[in-house]
Amino acid sequence: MESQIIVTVDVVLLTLSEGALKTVLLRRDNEPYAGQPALPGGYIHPGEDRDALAAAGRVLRQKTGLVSPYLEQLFTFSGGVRDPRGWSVSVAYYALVHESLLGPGPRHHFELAPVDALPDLPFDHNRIAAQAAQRLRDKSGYSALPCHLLPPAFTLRELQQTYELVLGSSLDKSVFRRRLGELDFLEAVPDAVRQGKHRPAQLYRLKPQARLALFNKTM
Amino acid sequence: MESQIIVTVDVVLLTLSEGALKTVLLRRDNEPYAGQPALPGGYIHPGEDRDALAAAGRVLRQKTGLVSPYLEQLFTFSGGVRDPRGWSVSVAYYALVHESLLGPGPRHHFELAPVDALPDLPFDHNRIAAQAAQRLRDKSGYSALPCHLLPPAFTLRELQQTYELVLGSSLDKSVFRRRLGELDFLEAVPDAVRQGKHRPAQLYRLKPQARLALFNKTM
DNA sequence: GAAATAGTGTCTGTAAGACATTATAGG
DNA sequence: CCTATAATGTCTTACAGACACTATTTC
Repeated sequence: MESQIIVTVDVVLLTLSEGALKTVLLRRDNEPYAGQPALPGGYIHPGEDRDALAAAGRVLRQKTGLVSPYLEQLFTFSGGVRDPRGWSVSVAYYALVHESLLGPGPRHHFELAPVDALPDLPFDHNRIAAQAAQRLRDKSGYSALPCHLLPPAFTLRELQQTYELVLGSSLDKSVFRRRLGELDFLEAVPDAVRQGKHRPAQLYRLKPQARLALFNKTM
Repeated sequence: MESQIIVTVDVVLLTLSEGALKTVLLRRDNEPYAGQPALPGGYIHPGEDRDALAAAGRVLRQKTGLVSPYLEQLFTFSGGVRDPRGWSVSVAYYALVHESLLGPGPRHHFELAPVDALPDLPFDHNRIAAQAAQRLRDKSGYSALPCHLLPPAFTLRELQQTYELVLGSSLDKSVFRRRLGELDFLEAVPDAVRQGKHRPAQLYRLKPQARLALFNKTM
């Protein structure tokens, strides 16, 4: 029969924690692989979900309690062998949040694992997570994407450190700030500074519409 | 019920013809929208298709007779309103071919329409085609993608003209060739030149493995 | 005022862009 | 030998990268 295809969404929820890129894993409630840690995922509910993006948002909300961070379609994984229940399609998304959104203290329903050293996950979740990390790293090379790994307001130093962690290389402060100035997707938060042990730093936030500013490409 | 979801693939088959980017449209055999021009598409066959990519290749082969040109996943479109039959998921792909692959003379089963002036298409096929064209144009800015719009062997001038058509801007010959030299994804075809009215030009082809060379990005 | 971080300025080498020159074919 | 295209070379300027310097806070 044509339409006995399993249709799900999976979400790779990424954050920076302890200086590394990590992803949220949940212990599965249901078979298959019940009890094992896996990416948050679930069936699309045709009666409830407007589209797959909405389904991903709902799954994330129901399973982790988080509401609509940055959420973007990653890739669609499919085939006859990736799910023991049968031929399946999973529309995968990736989300970026600041660690503080995950709540303080010990995790309740979920755990964080470094994307570069994940345990063996069910289905093709290792592939999905690896591809999400790759996408984030690629896109961070030419866009403002890493901003979404920070809280709503942040200092330029924090932003630079975020880029450095994601890209895995160090950047020159002066060059970095020149770029930001040219692109004009940040605005200073009026009268807001971060206090530290020394000179306070101006806080910045993303400009309202500029959710994904792009840098210059060549050719 | 959860799983009464329609699962299809659609293919945006792009080519350069008469100096413009065009896409292949087919008259639909079946309802809904039977008889109307639309993107090549069809159900996934779980018993037959290894995954959605294979399904896209099969659909393309069965409906246009073309075998495996450049074929890449574009985006997955989904929702309750895009298909009158019900909640649906379409995994969309885009393919690039040289016009000569489409066969000479008047088209038999299909027609070519400019992506920038498409008629009203069924489903959300206008959105899908627009997104495919956008992806090609974006990626052409920093990759070797436009090579796949040419025949297997081509001159540097033809390659430059292809880039110019896709990008919609003119490029400097000297700069263009410097870039190609740095990236090293082309090789000269030995003893092969294109004869014209004047000095013959060396023919080039993609190096075996280098299907998608990337240019430099910043940050 | 010492130390540390924030923020800006200056210099230099490299490479992009614009243009010129040489090379090779046909008429 | 003229013209058209192929292919390569030269020059100038803009900018990336490296580094220095100034500013502002705490202790």
